[in-house]
Amino acid sequence: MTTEPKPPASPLTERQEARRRRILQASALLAGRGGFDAVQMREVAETSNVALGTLYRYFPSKVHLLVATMEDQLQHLHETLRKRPPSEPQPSARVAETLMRAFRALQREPHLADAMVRALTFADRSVNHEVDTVSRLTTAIILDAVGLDGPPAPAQLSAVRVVAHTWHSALITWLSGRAPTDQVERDIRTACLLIDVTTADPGPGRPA
Amino acid sequence: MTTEPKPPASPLTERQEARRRRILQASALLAGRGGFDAVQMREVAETSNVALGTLYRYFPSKVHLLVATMEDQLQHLHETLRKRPPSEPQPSARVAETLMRAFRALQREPHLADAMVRALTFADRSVNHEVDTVSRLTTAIILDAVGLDGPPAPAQLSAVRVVAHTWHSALITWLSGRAPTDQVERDIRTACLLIDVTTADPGPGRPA
DNA sequence: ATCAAGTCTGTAACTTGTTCTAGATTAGCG
DNA sequence: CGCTAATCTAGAACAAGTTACAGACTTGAT
Repeated sequence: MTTEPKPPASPLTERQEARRRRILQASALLAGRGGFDAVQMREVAETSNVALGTLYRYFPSKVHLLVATMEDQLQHLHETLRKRPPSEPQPSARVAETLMRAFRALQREPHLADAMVRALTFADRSVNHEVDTVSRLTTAIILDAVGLDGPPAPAQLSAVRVVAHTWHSALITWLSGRAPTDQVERDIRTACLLIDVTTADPGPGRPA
Repeated sequence: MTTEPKPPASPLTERQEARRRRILQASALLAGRGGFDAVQMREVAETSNVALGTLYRYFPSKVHLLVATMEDQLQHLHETLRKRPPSEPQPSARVAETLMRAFRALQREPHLADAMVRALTFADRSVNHEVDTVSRLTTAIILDAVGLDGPPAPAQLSAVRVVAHTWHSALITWLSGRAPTDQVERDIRTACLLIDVTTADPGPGRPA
């Protein structure tokens, strides 16, 4: 519980890097097939040609594995977005557009999305470090879309967090089929309004 | 998977009602001790003096059980709030105050909160019906706080959903210790701003 | 009171995440 | 090369959710 081997912080050898990559690949593959439940540790181990014990040395639990998978995917997304940033004039519209792109990407792999998001929200304290990383990545992506000049004000950070919260939670309701895609889109756009509110107006008051 | 016995829809006998109650009580008790992990089905069964098989007849999975527990607790909250509704003038302030009260209640039983919220977000499609019920309850509580005259407009419903999303997701980050209480409070208040925005303003989202 | 159907109990079995262990392999180093 | 520590493998073992089943108990209708 307290002191784990962890994915060795010391630089990985080539073979180790390759193993890690194979594991993440297998994880994404299986998740893509059947979501969270389809990612079975024994099968991940087999698919990536690694012993079960080794899998657990690299990722100390199924949730760790799936959160790491999410980190991996978000990294890709972040790079893609850097290359073709949204062009809308309003900050809120840029954020909304960014999230819509992400949403469309996820719609192509709903099972994978399911596995990653469920793992993320189910994670307990032992995964805090990894979840924080994902959280920072998400925040960075949104902040990029806002496109501020200086450092963000507290109210802006709060708005960004609300957008991220809405993003995760709305995604979950969509993934379990309790909300249609257009409701998810509407809710995300609604949350994005806060970006403008807090960007234009320092305090809570009647917006123009 | 498709057609199960389920908690008998036909009216329960007295003994059955009592069993159901004992089970929910045991669930809340154990959850209050150690959160999600501490709610072990064998132990719930023992504590409520019911055979394991019976427990599963009443609640077809651990998640079903915990979501039902949440429904139970929310019902209490709803009644309490009806008796002493928030008195602030601004709708957003009333919603914020309502959620702050709920937050304080949860802070008194963080483990129970953990179990319920984790179950809720981890629930898959097989629990949709129950999750929907909880979702409607949450929406109703927030709408009560808004205190509308007529039926809510789509934009208002969207705002309410964003508030609910933020509520759940922020709660999770707080429960796993990744956000301090005051950040949760700030974020909830931020989300509540949308209540005013959409109450004053017909709403953006989609053109008309 | 009696019978049939449905429910409950106790218990074992099965599934999948996780841990443990003994022996092979590998990496780094003299 | 030859040694030592770390890593990896295969497989057993364990834990908790879930399912299965045989027999006892209730219930409701006759």
